[in-house]
Amino acid sequence: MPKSAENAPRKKGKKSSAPITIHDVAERAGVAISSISRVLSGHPDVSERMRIKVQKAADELGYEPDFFAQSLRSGATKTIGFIIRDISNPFFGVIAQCCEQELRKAGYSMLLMNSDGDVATESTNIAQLRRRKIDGLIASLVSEDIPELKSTLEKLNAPVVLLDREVVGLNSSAILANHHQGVEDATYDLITRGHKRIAFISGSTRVYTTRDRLKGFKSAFKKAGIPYPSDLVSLGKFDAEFGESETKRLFTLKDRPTALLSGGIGSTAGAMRGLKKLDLVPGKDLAFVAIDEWPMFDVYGQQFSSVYRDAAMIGREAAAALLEMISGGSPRTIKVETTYIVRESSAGGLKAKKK
Amino acid sequence: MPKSAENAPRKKGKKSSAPITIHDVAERAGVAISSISRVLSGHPDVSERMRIKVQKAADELGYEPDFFAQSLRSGATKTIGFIIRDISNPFFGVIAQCCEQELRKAGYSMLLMNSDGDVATESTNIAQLRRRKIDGLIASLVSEDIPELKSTLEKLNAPVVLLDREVVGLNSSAILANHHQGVEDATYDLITRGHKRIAFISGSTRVYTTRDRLKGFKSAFKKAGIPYPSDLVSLGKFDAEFGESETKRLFTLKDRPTALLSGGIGSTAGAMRGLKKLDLVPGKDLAFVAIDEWPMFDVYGQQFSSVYRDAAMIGREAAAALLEMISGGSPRTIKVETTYIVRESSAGGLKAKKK
DNA sequence: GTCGTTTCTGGAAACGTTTCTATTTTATGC
DNA sequence: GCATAAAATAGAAACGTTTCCAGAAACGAC
Repeated sequence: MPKSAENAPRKKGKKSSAPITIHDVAERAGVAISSISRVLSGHPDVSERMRIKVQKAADELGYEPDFFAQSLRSGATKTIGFIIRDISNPFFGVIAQCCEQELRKAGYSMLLMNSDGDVATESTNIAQLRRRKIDGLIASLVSEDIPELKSTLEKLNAPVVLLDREVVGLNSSAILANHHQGVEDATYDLITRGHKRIAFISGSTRVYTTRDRLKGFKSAFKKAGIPYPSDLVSLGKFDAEFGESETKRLFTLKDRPTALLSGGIGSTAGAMRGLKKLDLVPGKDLAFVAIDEWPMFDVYGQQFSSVYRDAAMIGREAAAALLEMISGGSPRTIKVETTYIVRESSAGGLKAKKK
Repeated sequence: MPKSAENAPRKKGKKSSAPITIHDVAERAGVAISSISRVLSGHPDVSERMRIKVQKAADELGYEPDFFAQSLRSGATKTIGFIIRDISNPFFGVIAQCCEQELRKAGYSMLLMNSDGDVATESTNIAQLRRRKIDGLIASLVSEDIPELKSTLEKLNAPVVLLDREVVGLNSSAILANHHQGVEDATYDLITRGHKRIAFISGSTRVYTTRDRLKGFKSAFKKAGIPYPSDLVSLGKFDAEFGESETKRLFTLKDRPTALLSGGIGSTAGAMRGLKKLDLVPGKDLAFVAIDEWPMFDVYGQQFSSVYRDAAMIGREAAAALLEMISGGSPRTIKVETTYIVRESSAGGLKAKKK
């Protein structure tokens, strides 16, 4: 008798467990599935009567289009990849937070991946994101000159926004901080206070961040007309281990520095550990300026001078630039200012000098 | 002769631009597409000869299965939702970082969403994740007793791991910190030092975190046999604004507290701002214990006593518990210890008391 | 009333997989 | 060498959408 069952592989017994598809809505509204799709995606060629009928059926059933079916067919995934070295770094945390907020407003979701500062992991992550057909990528890359990097990013076939990085020849947007301005101001202030032996610790010169900071460091000395202490410049990694060991090394030199600039949050943390172990107090035994702050720095790091940049703005700008590219805009480079903020730790260090 | 071309609408002209599909591999290997799928997904019923042939063709073409097609068909998305109040909070940052690392190792990607501490945003996020058919969810919820919360989570149809939350009746795993132990130890230490008027600021009692901390706070007074200062307990929100305003209120009371415990990173930041504005110095004008640390606290917060819990471990355990459930394991509750760490700020506050 | 336009709608073909079923091949036991 | 079972393969039907195409209805103009 129920021969129709033969043609209906869709099980009807289950009630709430089987998800509602576009077919169910079509059946309920008594129209074709293509019409459902048209109404729900706001296609112009739809009569008012149809629109109401479909909307009603969809609402009554609580229909939610399947994300994967949509993506498979349309190609758009509404997903943005976000690759960062380490999300536990609170500076990146703020960027991620603000960025995600903006993307979410625009209907996009964020796929978060840590590269752990490792080139191989980074490249695996990018490959993974390609397979996931992301609509765009925001990334703070480990390095700029990795052989396959450019082509790997191009193969993504999606717009890219780089955070504080310059990959030559890559047609991407970038949010670049104007590091040299803040660092120059800070360095020049220290020189004005009488320092000559100023140490500078930061990451590798293979990334824009370090190069631009170094530029500011050097130009301050130039401006002051005194030689720049190349033996006190230590560039390698952004992490705390490097910061600590280099601080220890530099501050046990025979002709030890009287001031220190540390580049980045990790670096600063390491530097402070190192100083503590050497029993040197910032603001007293040496002048100290941290490059980059993190949320609540005003509270936790009250005494520390800094070169500040606005992480929240970086996150927002990155999202904005990416969304713009997704909707057809062309890549652009956005500069973000940095500011030297003077606090107690800018003082100190000079009494130790023999006059 | 090449009649087969008739059946091949697939354009052959394009070279690198058209992505390689399973059909291309099948054609190259001269086998059916189902065989490709079987080989690549490690199906047992495959001959060695076939395996080699397919692998070779796939490698040569650089074939990468389309993620969405796989998910659509198989139902598994290899994607984990991660909902957190605020990723810029470094405590959450560490959890997210470690968690993502573990998930990535197991082949899963993390979809990050901030709820901004807002119930409506949180529920929108969960809905979004449902549409994306995530394989699992790790969440630090805003509150536990939102009317539709339980059913919303159940509708996800995926295993859930809650961070420091208890949703009654929900069949989920949970990573719960043993807050009361650390808080009791800290409070008792303060009492032992002579404090009676100890203030306690934390979030709402609608979440486990606060309830368990309060339990420890109360039990310390009970243990000491002195009455518990209910007028100094302020429970509301975890954010800095609340922490600051409540600190100001409590420390301008007529019979003002001599010690303060602040619950959570945001709260601690607010408390410290408040104290600064009142010109009260922790460790001198009052005894102070921060609940929760963040990365590099040993450096930046050297002087602050704390109730510590291991964020990295929480992240790892959350990932492990979720993966376990995904592969069929049953939900479980994991307890994470907290430790009272005594530093300079535990002293102070008592000289101000009239004897 | 007929003929073009336009507007709307239904049907069906994608999208790129996995998985079910049926069929062919190979192995096994006598 | 034959029947039977087991292993391996091919073919086709999903999965749930969007989008192309063709045809139907509606609308004027003649």
